[in-house]
Amino acid sequence: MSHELEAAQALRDSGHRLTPQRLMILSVLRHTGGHMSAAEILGRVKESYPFVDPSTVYRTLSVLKEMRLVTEVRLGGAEAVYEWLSEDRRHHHLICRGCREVFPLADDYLSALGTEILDDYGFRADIDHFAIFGLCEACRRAAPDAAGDEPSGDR
Amino acid sequence: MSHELEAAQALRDSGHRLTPQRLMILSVLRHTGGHMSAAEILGRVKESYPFVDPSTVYRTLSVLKEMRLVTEVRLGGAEAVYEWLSEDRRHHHLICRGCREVFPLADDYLSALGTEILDDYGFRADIDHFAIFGLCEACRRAAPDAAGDEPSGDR
DNA sequence: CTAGCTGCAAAGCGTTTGCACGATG
DNA sequence: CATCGTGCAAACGCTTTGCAGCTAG
Repeated sequence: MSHELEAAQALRDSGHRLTPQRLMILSVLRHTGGHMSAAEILGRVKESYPFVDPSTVYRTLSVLKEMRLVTEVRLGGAEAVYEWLSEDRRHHHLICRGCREVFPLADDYLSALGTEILDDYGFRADIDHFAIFGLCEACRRAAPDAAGDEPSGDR
Repeated sequence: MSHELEAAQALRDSGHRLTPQRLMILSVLRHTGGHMSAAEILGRVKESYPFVDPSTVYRTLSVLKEMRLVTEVRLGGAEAVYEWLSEDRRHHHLICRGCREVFPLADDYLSALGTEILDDYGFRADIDHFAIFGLCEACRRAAPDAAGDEPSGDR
């Protein structure tokens, strides 16, 4: 599922229609590295077809999410970000509550979890793109008490 | 940090003021099991003090989040839910994209992850209350193609 | 042909913010 | 008494929805 053509075929096969708008959204997602907000996707598509509507982008993203062709993740801001889902670029994120910085996290830390959950619960977890919040080393040292390490209480 | 009195003291110690509103919010969170939305917390507090404002609840929750006295998690709906954070009741959730049902997940599956991340990245991850999306067994069988198991592509 | 998709416009919703007053420590 | 928190009201921004017309298959 690395190429948008395969994705387009998957869309067709699952009973969805292949519209120019969807193809453009697919293409933008496929050829842009990293995270994109719905607004960014909209802007990119508008470069070649200025009549697209935000609602079309959201509706398409919704379909693509369901098909697991793209991931949606909230990195702490108000808006969700989307990313083309490819096995070889799989990664997660550590997001600092202090400085808001986003660090990449290798998939290795979570790759076993999905299997365990499937085995034990019969639940196929979409552990494709996680956002884990916390405090980075620098911020932890800057504020060791208020929001920093464990308080002296019972946890 | 099991009692709201300890939490209140922690608030004081970190330079925040102890207002009646904060004490009431603390109490509601402490004595209600499970998840509560901001609206639910507001409603509960209003039972004894009808003049509280949503903004006060949000502002207080924001402080409590920073101090890691409560967790905030999005279970798929529009609103965030909050929960008193106690070590012994720690748990996570599996949320089915199909039927929207929420299953509890034992903490064991994630308890090691925090330590690994801390050791390798120096990042203290707040793995207190996770929401993991996916497809439950029933929904997986009901829709094996569209949003179900892996498609035949390269992922 | 007809079910599904689009663009438009408007609404929806939880959450945030500015401000003046009041309370805390 | 200086600062921080509150209530009020309004705004905010992302996202969703109803609807009429269009279009893919």
